[in-house]
Amino acid sequence: MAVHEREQINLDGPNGIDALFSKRGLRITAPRRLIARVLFESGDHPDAEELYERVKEIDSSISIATVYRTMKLFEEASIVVKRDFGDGRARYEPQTGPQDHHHHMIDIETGEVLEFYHQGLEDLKKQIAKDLGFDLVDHHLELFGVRIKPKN
Amino acid sequence: MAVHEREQINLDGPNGIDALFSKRGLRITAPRRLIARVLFESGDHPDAEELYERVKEIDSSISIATVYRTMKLFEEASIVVKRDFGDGRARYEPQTGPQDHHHHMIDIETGEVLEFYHQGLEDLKKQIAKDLGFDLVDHHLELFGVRIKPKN
DNA sequence: TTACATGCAAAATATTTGCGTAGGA
DNA sequence: TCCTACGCAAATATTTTGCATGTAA
Repeated sequence: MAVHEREQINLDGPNGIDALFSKRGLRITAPRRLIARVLFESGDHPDAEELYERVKEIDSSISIATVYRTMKLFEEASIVVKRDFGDGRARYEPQTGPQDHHHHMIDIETGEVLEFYHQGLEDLKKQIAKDLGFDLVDHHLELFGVRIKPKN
Repeated sequence: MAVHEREQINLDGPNGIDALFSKRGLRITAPRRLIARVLFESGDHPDAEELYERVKEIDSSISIATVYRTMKLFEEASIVVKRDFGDGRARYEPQTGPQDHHHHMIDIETGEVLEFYHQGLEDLKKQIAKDLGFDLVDHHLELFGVRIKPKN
């Protein structure tokens, strides 16, 4: 088990954002390009408001309605993943690959979020679902904890 | 691993709701008693609105603000647990015991929710948190899936 | 050209809060 | 009696939507 490092996608070039949009049948527009770029270059999990602030610094004409609409669109196209860390707002992160199903360890003292991946956990969840009579389509796991203090 | 059966608490008598309130230092009021009773007798995961509707049928004078305030109070007193099934509303269920940490398998076609418990999963999550340098305080796991169709 | 995307503001949804009154300890 | 809880309505926070206009294909 290792802390998960988010795969960095090359946003330009032949496998860049425009190509991704085309592949998913999405119309290429300036707002969508910019919103995707800002989110893909973020290393964290911004909510709609935070994403909107970051985007607005580059193009102040973009509205928050477009951010929400674009997130919903990207989610349906499997370009972004919506997360819920229990604070009443949806947060977003790039979806870098279909098998890249990581989870989150949240420090309840600092709010810090670590991403991790654990194959045994993936296998176990699939097995549990199967035992219950289900094919697993999606799953959410968040761990909340406090850092173990090093002994002096 | 087994489907989890929710422990049914005796709401009256010496270990009933009033005793629970006293034990947690909560003032005993008619609205709190009723809201607790209705939630503890529900076998599902009502959101605030649903809980309010059920309570209103018994005492129509109760307001939804009290339902929200009471849920927050009960949550802090570890009497109820707040759940998030990803539909933008908080849902509530009784907390029947400190070690009674079950999870949810959600049928994305029907909305049906199965509760389950799996000791191996509990152990694995604790171990993962420890490996990441954390003491696990809480965790949320929801599985989303579709029923495996029986072969004809 | 034509359908779809966007900005803006209003609406919808979920939850919280101020205030005056009611009620439990 | 006194402090806290309650009901009500207004406020807040988050997300969605109608409509007129702009823009990609």
